[in-house]
Amino acid sequence: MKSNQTENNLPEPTKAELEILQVLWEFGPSTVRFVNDKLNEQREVNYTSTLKQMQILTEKGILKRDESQMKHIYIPVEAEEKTKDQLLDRFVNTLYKGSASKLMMQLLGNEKTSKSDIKEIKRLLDSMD
Amino acid sequence: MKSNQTENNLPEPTKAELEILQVLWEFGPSTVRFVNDKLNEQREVNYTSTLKQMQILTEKGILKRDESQMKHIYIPVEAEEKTKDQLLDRFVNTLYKGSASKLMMQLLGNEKTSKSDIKEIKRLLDSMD
DNA sequence: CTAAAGGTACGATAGTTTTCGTACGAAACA
DNA sequence: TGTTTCGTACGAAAACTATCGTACCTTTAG
Repeated sequence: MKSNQTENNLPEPTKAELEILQVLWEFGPSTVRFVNDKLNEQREVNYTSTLKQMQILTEKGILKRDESQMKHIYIPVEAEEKTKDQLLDRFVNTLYKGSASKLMMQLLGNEKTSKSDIKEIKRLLDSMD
Repeated sequence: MKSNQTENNLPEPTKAELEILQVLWEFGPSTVRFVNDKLNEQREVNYTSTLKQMQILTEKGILKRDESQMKHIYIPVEAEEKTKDQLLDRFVNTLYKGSASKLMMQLLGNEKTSKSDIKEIKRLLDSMD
């Protein structure tokens, strides 16, 4: 058996799980119905599939839920930023041997990064010291 | 059947596949034996497992190979930077709605990003215009 | 010439993730 | 009150990924 845990001791979310987290991050605590509707704006998913995923997410401790009503309300256990930090960390370690600046350079060399993005970043950097 | 293709029309590499790509990126075109030895410096993998993965990678069009010798030489079809660009793109789109500056900010707010990283980035930005 | 070493091919198994069907309870409503 | 609608629970199939055993071919050493 593999454990696949982050430093935080929470298993890292899979792809499908991440989709669900995004909805919860964007819209706050929600019912399965709501999340499923949101997902279906992008692709077809069966309601029970989403339900199952959210139950699994809860088993894993990534979500918790309020069961006081019949319509359970699901809530991410960790804050969006924290989870993203972990994923980002993993990403940097995997692809850039942990060098944030390497990743940055890749990003800056990428035509997808807009002028306004770059200005924004400069401003941020200047305000850092 | 799902296709899971990048904009480049190449399927995205899985985790185990990425490990192999990293070796090829670092050391250049290599035999299975060489790649397998490198992998085994980090974790135990059976030779035929690595072979199989590299064959799959070839089927997928991510690697090509020179079969003129008995010891086949495997070569990444796309350059390291290009592949990483795609993965990075995916990552940014998935987690940051495509905003590079959001990702940067996350990275900068992360204690993992060192002072020297930040200096490096500033220098890069200044030299950009 | 033969055995051993080392290569590829590939099916099968195991493990993981994703999806869905079915069961069944609670609420809404005609 | 019965039936339809909407919810949860959950097993199991389907899809994808990873690992390995076995077969078999080529090269090399003796």
